[in-house]
Amino acid sequence: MKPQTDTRARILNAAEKLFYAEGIGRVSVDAVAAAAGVTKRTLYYHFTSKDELIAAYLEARDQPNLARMTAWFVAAEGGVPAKVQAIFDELAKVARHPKWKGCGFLRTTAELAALPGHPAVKVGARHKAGFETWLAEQLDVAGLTPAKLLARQIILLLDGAFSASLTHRDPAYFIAAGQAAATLVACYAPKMK
Amino acid sequence: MKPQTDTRARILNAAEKLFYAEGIGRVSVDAVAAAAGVTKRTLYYHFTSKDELIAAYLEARDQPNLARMTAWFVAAEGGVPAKVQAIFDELAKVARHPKWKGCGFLRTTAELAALPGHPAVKVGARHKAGFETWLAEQLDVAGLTPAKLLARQIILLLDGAFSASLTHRDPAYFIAAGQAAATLVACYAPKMK
DNA sequence: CTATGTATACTGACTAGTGAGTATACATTA
DNA sequence: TAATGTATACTCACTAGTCAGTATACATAG
Repeated sequence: MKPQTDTRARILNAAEKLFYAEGIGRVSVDAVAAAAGVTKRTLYYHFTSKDELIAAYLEARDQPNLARMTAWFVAAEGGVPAKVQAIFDELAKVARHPKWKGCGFLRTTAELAALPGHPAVKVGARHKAGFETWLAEQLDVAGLTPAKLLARQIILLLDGAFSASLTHRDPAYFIAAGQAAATLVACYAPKMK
Repeated sequence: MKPQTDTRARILNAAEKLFYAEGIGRVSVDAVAAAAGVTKRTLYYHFTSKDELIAAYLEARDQPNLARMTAWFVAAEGGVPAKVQAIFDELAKVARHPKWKGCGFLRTTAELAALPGHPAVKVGARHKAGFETWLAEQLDVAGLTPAKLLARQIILLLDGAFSASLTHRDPAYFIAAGQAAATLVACYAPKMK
């Protein structure tokens, strides 16, 4: 039904913006409802709890985030090492935006570290695992080995860059991470250049 | 005076435990005071605000954390690459403990991402920068170049391992990060082995 | 050696406001 | 009329921070 879909989408949209901007613990359900232009009761009609809303927020970002990464990868010129580095370079650009506040998945996981069974934590883990799997496939297809280990190490550099760039408010960490990723690829498979 | 020091230390000790275990946003000042066995008013006698208490919590962890890292580095057998890898291996052990919940500095920075000027965020940035500087020196002394870039990339792997291990509740990410660090060192300076 | 003054370290009760979540009722649409 | 969606108006626990006052120690003045 249209009204439902529309209202639900507006709530989710407001939640995404506020949760990412302020952090899930610093945003009240009232604030989300107000930003969406609905009453709190309406929000609770569409989502049974704040925890569910938080999980839905991350779920909604899962595919778009992945799609953006793969788009950068596909669009980049050169071989796979260059394409991997392109992801870091693009993220460095994004991180320059004043509204950038790190990775929403990582930050939510950090906030909910005391609640490992929280639905949002599971969504976050699934998102990160999905990207690692996708990357391993790309490396494997390109003949870069060991694809799985390499993918994991690149993910580590990526998550580290999210954290360090946020800590120091300096996108240069993404550049250094991208260089490290390229170095690792080249080091394991020097022939591929 | 002894009583003051003692009380202040008890409050700080309670804050460290609770803030790390639950996250700064999920722990009330009342809870810290209760855990320390003092009234809230007494807590506010020693700390002017919760924000100051949070900053003091990280400040108190700065030196001990650094000391633990350097101790692992010093105690490890072999050359600098092996010593670097030892830090990751030791962290993997620590991460197996059920009470382990990632890096307190990173988690606090993530929670306070909306407040870049927060005193605790500054303490976190200083802590991470301090470790990066220390590591660069160790690499430089050992003749491993480029020491600064290498140190930064190893820090990125470290922060990534904190994040990914927390996300997946799997210390294996520390092992993979340690291998990546060793690979990078070997790759830049293959002669050093 | 007493009396008064003052700084330190602390307490219980409180305020003003916010938190998540809900009982009930009114509207729209199928 | 029955289901769906939205609103007003609440509950009650909890939040950071404060008020006004107290016990103790240690000064210095008489």
